[in-house]
Amino acid sequence: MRTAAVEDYVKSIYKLQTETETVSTSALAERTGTTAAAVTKMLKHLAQLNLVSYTPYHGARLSPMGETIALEVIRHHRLLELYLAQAMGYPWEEVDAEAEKLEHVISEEFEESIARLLGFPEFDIHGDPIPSRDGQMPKTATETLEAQAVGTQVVVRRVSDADAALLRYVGECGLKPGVEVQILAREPFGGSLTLEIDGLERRVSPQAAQNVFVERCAAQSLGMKSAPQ
Amino acid sequence: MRTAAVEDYVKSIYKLQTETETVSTSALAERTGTTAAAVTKMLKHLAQLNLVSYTPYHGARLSPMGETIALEVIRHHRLLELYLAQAMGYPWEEVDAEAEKLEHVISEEFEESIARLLGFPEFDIHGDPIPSRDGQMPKTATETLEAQAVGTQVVVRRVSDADAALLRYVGECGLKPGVEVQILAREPFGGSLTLEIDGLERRVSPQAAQNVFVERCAAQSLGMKSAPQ
DNA sequence: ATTAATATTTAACCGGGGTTAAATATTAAT
DNA sequence: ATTAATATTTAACCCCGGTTAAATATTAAT
Repeated sequence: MRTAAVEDYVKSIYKLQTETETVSTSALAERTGTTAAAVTKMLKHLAQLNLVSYTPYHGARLSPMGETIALEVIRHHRLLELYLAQAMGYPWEEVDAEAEKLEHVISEEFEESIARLLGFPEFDIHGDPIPSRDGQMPKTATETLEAQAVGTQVVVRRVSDADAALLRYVGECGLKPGVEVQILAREPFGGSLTLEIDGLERRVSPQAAQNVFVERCAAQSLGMKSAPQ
Repeated sequence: MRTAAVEDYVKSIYKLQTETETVSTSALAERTGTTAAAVTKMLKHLAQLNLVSYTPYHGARLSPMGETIALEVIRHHRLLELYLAQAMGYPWEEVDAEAEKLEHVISEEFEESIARLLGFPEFDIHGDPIPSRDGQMPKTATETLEAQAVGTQVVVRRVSDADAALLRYVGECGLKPGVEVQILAREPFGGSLTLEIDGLERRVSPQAAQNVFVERCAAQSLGMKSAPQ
């Protein structure tokens, strides 16, 4: 049976798989907020359903079927996040929790409706890529704002939604996908960055900057518009 | 725990309570599509949670707490139905099934959002009353279209959503809440009714007419606009 | 008032998803 | 290579929501 729990595990495995070849029991337990024992049992169950290949003591990987389901659930989740923010006025740090519950119950029709209403978007409100209905995942930026050299001109592409409080802070700083940013200065030893956002000078913590992913503007990265101090 | 199952039972009891003083095990079993044994167990559980008063062999009634929960769930359901139809373009015979799943997972915030977007409506897409946040249920029409005398002028107020196929048919006849209808003729022995809807002559089955609830237009019910044949 | 029909409850079971505690593998360290 | 630390699995248990089959109440009928 494709229960909400099964979908959640599959989604978690999908995400952990991007970091490690094989997903360990403990990593899954931590991510799902359950115990290792519960994970072991579920992995056996998922293997039974042909959603993962599982070697006891050596972790699991999604099967093609498992991956398909993961992408469907992630598509639901991210479309919902965007819809909640765009159509219903949710603040972007709250959409994740609501989408987490809705993703398991909406029909294909509902998914299609909101996708249409949103104009078949490729990225959600945080800039996370929305898999297409046939499972294609749009490319997304991987360089952090924190890693940028002083003087660089970048566009924000994505903000990690892992921590709602941080997300809120980052949003208040004006660091949202699509926003252009110039790195004006960096305090040494892990200090904050000084940025120019929308013509205004802004200071952001390095932790925040580590959770903001950007794309460099080729044209501006060499010849800067206004020289940094 | 307030699970989806608990909410569904409470909602079912609420609806059955309007027809009979006390809700029997078998009536609930039929409505929830389960067995009498499952119902007995759940009734004990609900009594434990103080959501019903339950006398073995003599049925159950909602407690004040149970009624509150029932009204909350019904409010979710009907707001969702209206939202799905109005904002998302669902056909009105499909909204029930989708709302059935969503009603258990949306947050108070979600509820408030769609209520606001819909302009704090009092009736859903079928004309069913939406309980207010403090549990007030708007009054609704109880006379059926079928029961109306020839020559009567009425306004459709509500259409039973019990049968999706029938609902679809009724909708195609143009019998939607707010529509004005004049009863032109009635075939004897349970035959169909001839109506004037929107200036057009329409014939509807008696079964359909029994599922349409109307309000008589006081002004027109005596002096008719155009005489029936 | 007794019997028959019907409704309801109880008992034993199952699957899903979780827990803790104990047993067992694996990995790291000496 | 053996030991110690750590990760994983197994076992026994819990709750939830359902099932079927048997036992028991209630209601209807004679």
